[in-house]
Amino acid sequence: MAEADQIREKIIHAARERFRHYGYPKTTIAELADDCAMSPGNIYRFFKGKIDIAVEIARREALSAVDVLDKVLACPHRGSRQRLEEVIFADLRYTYHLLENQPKTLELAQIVVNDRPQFQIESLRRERRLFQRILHEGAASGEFSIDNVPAATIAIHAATTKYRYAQLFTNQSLEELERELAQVLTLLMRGLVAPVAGELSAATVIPPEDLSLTARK
Amino acid sequence: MAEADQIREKIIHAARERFRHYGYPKTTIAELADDCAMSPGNIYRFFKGKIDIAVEIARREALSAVDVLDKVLACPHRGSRQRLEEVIFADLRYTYHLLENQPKTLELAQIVVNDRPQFQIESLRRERRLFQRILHEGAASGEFSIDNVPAATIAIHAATTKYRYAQLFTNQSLEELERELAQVLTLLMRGLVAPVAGELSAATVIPPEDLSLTARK
DNA sequence: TTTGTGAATATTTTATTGATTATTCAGAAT
DNA sequence: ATTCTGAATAATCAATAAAATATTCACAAA
Repeated sequence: MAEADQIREKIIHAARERFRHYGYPKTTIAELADDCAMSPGNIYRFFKGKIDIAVEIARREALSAVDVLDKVLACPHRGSRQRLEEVIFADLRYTYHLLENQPKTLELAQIVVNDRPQFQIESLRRERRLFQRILHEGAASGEFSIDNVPAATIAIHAATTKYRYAQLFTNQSLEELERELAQVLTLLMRGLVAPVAGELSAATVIPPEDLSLTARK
Repeated sequence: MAEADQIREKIIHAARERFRHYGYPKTTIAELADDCAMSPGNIYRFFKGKIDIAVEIARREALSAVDVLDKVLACPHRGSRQRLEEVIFADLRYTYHLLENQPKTLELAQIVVNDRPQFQIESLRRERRLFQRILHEGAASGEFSIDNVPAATIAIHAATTKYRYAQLFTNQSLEELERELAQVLTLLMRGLVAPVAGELSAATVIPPEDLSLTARK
């Protein structure tokens, strides 16, 4: 019944606000019930436990992050290499700004992953699928020279690990990270791009940041 | 005076044993003093505080880790590419086994880095210097085609981040990580290796593990 | 029959206190 | 003078008690 779904959404909405503002641990079920004008017990008709509310919110957050990258793919482009590079830069910037502006989102993700390790695995898999689409496309068009697309996808994804939630690894500035990533991509792209008359493929240029994709609030 | 140095070493030795066995937090200054047949107060004539003993031990551990990689460089080799690959594989294996066999070592490192962020920065820098030597060598011999050695070093190092203390990022098996790393290196090497008659450089082969370098005890 | 309540219970978090440990330092030993 | 001690003090940790919170469930309302 759609009625039940609406109530569920109401709970999720209330929880998202409180988690964002006060964090998961400081948010009580009683408060959520209050926000939704219902009793604490009733929450449990819609979610098995408090953590499950967090899981649902994190799941949506992860999906919307992939959506942001997907939008980058929708932009006009000149080739697969450019698409791939722009997605990876967008990933760096999106996750960087997220940690800067919404530290509670990281906290939530860590709590969820701690309880449900599978969550992280699936999030990474979704992201890789996006990468793989681009590689597949580039291989089909002949722009990339790849004999094993899934393996190459995993390699590209692994080699750019540092540029997802970069603040977890380093305290470099975004600008520094961008310059570094450009260097990494220059090397990786020489491994992907089909050679043209024995010439080296060009160095990666840092693409301009599309501020319309930035997570604010 | 060499006398003082000897006492200092005695303290370090006692601390290393206890840290390894019981961990840093469960080791008391009184116990160290006992081990060294001296009073607690006297420890402070040799170290500013308890944490400084840990810093010194971690510093030596980090130096000896680079030494292990250095030994790999001393082995006979057929080229810069092979040297670089073997060092990176050795890094993966060494840090992987370290976390498997000596979890207290990681705990110690985390405690030290938490108090002295500079410690991590310097450890990474030392490792990069090693990489840079190989790249420089390869560029000089013409095997590599690199226009900016320091930048390429940073890129290679960053792209292999996941393969240093890999268990911090994933629960993949060592074998899985090795296969994945080979893929990453295949791509990166195509970015480094000077093209020969327009041909693609070969895929990376996983080098055999040199068990004499493994951290045991 | 479905939706919801709210008091009862189980679990977790927080505060308090006592015990342990790190660090200092006045002075003893060399 | 230099090295070292060990009791005094400051800081931290562990155990416990108290409070808050998550979860359940018998029952009521729709």
